[in-house]
Amino acid sequence: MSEKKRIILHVDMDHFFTAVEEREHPEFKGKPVIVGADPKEGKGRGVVSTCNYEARKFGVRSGMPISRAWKLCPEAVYLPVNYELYAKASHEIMNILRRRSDKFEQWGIDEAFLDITSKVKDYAEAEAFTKEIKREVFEKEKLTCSIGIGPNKLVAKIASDIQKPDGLTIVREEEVEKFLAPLPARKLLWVGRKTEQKLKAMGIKTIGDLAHYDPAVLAETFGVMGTQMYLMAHGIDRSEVEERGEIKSIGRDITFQEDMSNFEFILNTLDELAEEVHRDVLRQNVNFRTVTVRVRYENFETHTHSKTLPFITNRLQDLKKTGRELMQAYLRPDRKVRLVGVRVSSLISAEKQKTLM
DNA sequence: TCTGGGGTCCTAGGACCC
DNA sequence: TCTGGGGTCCTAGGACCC
Repeated sequence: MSEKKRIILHVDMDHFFTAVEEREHPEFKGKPVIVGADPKEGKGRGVVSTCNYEARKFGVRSGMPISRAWKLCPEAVYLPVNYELYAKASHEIMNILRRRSDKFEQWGIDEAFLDITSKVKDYAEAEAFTKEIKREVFEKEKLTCSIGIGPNKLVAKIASDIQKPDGLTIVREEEVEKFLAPLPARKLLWVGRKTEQKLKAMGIKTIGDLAHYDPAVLAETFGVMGTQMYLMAHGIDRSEVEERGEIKSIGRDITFQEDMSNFEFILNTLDELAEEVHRDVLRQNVNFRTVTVRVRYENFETHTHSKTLPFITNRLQDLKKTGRELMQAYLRPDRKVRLVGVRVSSLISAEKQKTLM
């Protein structure tokens, strides 16, 4: 029995954070806009979260140090990350998309996969269907998105990136290998900077190179990931579109304005982060068992230290006490601290725990 | 270039149990 | 007494995503 060929969409909002800011502040339209850390006249710490297309003309990119963005484009409108505002817009958009799909999967704050197999009979219908989605999102939210259509999530995701902003790219099953072959291997999901470097050292630059490489060597070098990469290079991805399950961990961390050697200050900051984590723990109605603290020294060396408690809890005092204990080993007079953080995991929903008792 | 903050998943070694 | 093997849990680190 052959199952019906799937038709999958990947929806990617265009420069989401700055697009929402422009919608709220029409006076920003036409100007370069950068959302991220405070640039502090070029002395700021942190990175660019999102920038609009006007800012990109100056060479600004997301993930870039904010100090560098300042050098490239000091005249831009710089804005802090207003997460609540974007989350609200995201929620509205995701509801529109969810309603129009058989299966739906949100991916980060501004992307989603839709399985529309039962909604359309072929790619021509899928194209019309997709234009309808873009129209509705724009009409209701005044925001544009770029959409990729393909036979699986991998292809749809790569396709959505081809034409931006406000793009629509279709890759039919029979076109997949040809479409992928010339693209850099880095475009594949889970191939980041490190893996890209390793691949380059092996003489693999494009997805086509990867498709022709010996899968046994890939498996030997990269483990499970190697096999996965080989399949992806041939456009094969059987993963389902499905909503994310329960949350696995909740954490907060913060980079200090200046590297810090005041232990009292560091521990008080850790307490404040613990309080924020605890608020989320209550809001999500979960209990936890494992506490992890994180420290980054001024040379960017980063360590984590964790402890699994012999009991299940949701109490702030357990979190604070364990966090402080774990932190002690990292507070050394000769080392300045750049970042601290705390996270809880081994989460058990309060509901589920009730049924166990 | 001087590197955020929210997460997930994988690997590898050691402890521990049967 | 000179040492097995499987399974599970815990911890630390790292790659990756947006």
